[in-house]
Amino acid sequence: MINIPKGTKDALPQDSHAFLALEKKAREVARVFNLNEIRTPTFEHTELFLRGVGDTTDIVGKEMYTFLDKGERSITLKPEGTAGVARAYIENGMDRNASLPVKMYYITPVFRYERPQSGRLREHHQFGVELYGSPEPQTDAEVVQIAKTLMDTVGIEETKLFINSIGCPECRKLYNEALRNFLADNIESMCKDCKERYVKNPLRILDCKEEHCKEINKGAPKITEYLCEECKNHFEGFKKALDEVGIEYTVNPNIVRGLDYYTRSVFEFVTEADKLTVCGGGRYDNLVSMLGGKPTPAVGFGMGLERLMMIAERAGADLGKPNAPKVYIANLSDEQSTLIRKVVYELRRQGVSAECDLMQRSLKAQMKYAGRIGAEYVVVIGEEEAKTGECELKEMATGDVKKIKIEKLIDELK
RNA sequence: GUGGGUAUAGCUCAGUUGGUUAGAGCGCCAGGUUGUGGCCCUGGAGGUCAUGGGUUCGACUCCCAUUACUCACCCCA
Repeated sequence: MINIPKGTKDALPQDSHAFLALEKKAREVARVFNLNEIRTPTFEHTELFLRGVGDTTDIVGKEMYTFLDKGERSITLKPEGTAGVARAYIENGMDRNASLPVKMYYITPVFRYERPQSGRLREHHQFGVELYGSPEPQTDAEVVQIAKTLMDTVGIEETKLFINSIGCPECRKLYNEALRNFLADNIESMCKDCKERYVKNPLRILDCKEEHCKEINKGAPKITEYLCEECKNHFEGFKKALDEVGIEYTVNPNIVRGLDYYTRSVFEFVTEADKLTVCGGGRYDNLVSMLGGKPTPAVGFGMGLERLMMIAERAGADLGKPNAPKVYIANLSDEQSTLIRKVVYELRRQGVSAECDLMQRSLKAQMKYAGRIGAEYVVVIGEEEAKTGECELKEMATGDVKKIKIEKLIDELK
């Protein structure tokens, strides 16, 4: 017995409709916000994520599915969606000749080697949005609107929006210095991770969950107090644009995000119940240039579909049903099976979902099966019906029966 | 990477201080009803009691190890 790899999940035929329903809603929201889908490969050169996501991040440092292919190239299964989109954007010359802004979305599997737990898988799926070309803060707000609209469409009310600004490289340099000065006396007593962060990326020390480190962090300077004039204005513009459309948020100076490419706005939608991030995103004005493209501002988010599903189910959202046939045509013996197969084939060609026996089962078993799979109608075609050309159309929900000519079935059910 | 919990039928779970033939409900298949599903009744299939070792006259039950699953931390969607 070979079982499923750790941290992965099957969506069985009786359940997969829920994912389809979510994806459909996501694509519909993308349509009204005028986004087109971009599809990029499931794997990329490892180098892309080292440079794009950042080699100091946990994701790149210890969570990537990386391997050598048969041509000795280092390949990585995508751990997030943004880097591949940026690569495709540059590689196809869109940084030079696209009409801006370019508004894109994707639905993709992503892979991270982590210990699975509730709401966390090694392979999960993300709906992501990328808006390229506009530096204006109302763009950041529009991206938030997209996420918010999708959650509203699904019927989720339990998430809370947190926002922050982590500035541009210039103000972050000043801030990092201030933070290092503040921590300098105590850094020796801090945890191993924080010592490393102190050197590489002090901002992330604020994220530390160790009690002792949290204690030391109390009263640390806030990034928002060190923003340069432009970044400060941008953050104010972002908040104003959210206020204008009535989207509620809480400023949380401690959200810094785990990916290095972010600049200025960052945001998260977090569930009230279990404090799980359903959607995380922000601005990454330097990503395209970091990957060798013409400098292009950009903003976007990733949303975890399995997590979205978790809260959608909690909220009792309508996520559809499995396919069920409009009509099941039962037979009594082999005699009429040719006729039945012809009728069923014709119904299907006319767009009516139809089903018949494939297992030589008794009428009773066929009826039972038709009921189980949710057939709306059942028709029995036996010796008598074949002779008279007339059959009984039974509506399963009510048990009502009406007589009808076999050749009229298609028109009746269409 | 760290720490907890669990493992008996396809699913959810019983299984008495260790006692000889391991059960129930649901699901599946068939029959009761020779041409009509759901409700009811009857029967059937389906188990190396996670794996390996130990204690014992005897282990599903106690002990150890392994594996898998699961939850939490870290991190993240």
